[in-house]
Amino acid sequence: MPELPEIETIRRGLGPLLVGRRVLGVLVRDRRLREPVAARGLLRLRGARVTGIRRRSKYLLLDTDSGLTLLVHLGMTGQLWVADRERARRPHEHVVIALDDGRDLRFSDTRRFGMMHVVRSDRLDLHPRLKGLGPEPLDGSVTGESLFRATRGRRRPVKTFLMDTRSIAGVGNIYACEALHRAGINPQRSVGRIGLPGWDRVVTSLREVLTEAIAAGGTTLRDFLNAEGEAGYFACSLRVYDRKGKPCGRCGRPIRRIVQAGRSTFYCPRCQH
DNA sequence: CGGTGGACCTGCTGGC
DNA sequence: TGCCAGCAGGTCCACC
Repeated sequence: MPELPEIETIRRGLGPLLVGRRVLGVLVRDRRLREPVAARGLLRLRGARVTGIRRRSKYLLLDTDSGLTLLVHLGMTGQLWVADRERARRPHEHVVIALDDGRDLRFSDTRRFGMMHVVRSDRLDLHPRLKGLGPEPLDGSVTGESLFRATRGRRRPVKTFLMDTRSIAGVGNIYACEALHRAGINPQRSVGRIGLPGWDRVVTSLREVLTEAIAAGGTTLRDFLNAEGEAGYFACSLRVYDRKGKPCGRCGRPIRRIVQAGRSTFYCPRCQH
């Protein structure tokens, strides 16, 4: 489900609802996520006050004043939202964290590819899930120059490079496809054969599409909802993703679907070289 | 290095 | 109408 813009949308929405709140209790209904939920770890959050919410790649990090950070990944279908205690629960609502204002932070996940861990805040950098992540595309550390240098002599297709969180953090299937269409680059192009101007276009397009998607509150195709349970509306701005056979907005030729590394890739064979 | 295929799960859709 | 293959915003691993 969620890529950088969706996670960032949730982060921004959760901030005002969570920061300053104290955790009254934790209920783990079903610990069977991708990595089993350590119920004992979550229980250590009782009494802690939320001090801030950060995002790293597609992970959310809820910091508390007890020196513990709740690390959350939403997988494909995870949802994290705040609701009044009496509000009916969603299907597959696996974890509920009761807050001191009569509301709950709730985690639901149909496919259970998500994860939730409590980690000591001073050891976050060492956590295996965060350790190998590449730079954030929106904080200025990713430049055309840096990607150009990182890819000399390498041969993988640019689409799978963009989706590899070790190259760049937070880019998934939708925004990799969208950025490459905006940059006019064929997703099958070998990274080593993209010159500096090409990488500049990729980085510009990537920043553009991520920023626009955040402004639109993310992309809701099926499951994504923000911290208050509302859909995002960037889906209507997608130019290639999930648009197989539909006309390219730039040249009118039909969008093509191929498979790369087992994932659908959508692109315009006319506009992308 | 990188590519493939499968694993983990559940649910929806489209084509027959 | 009903069934089922195919597919889904992610990640990890084994294997070639």
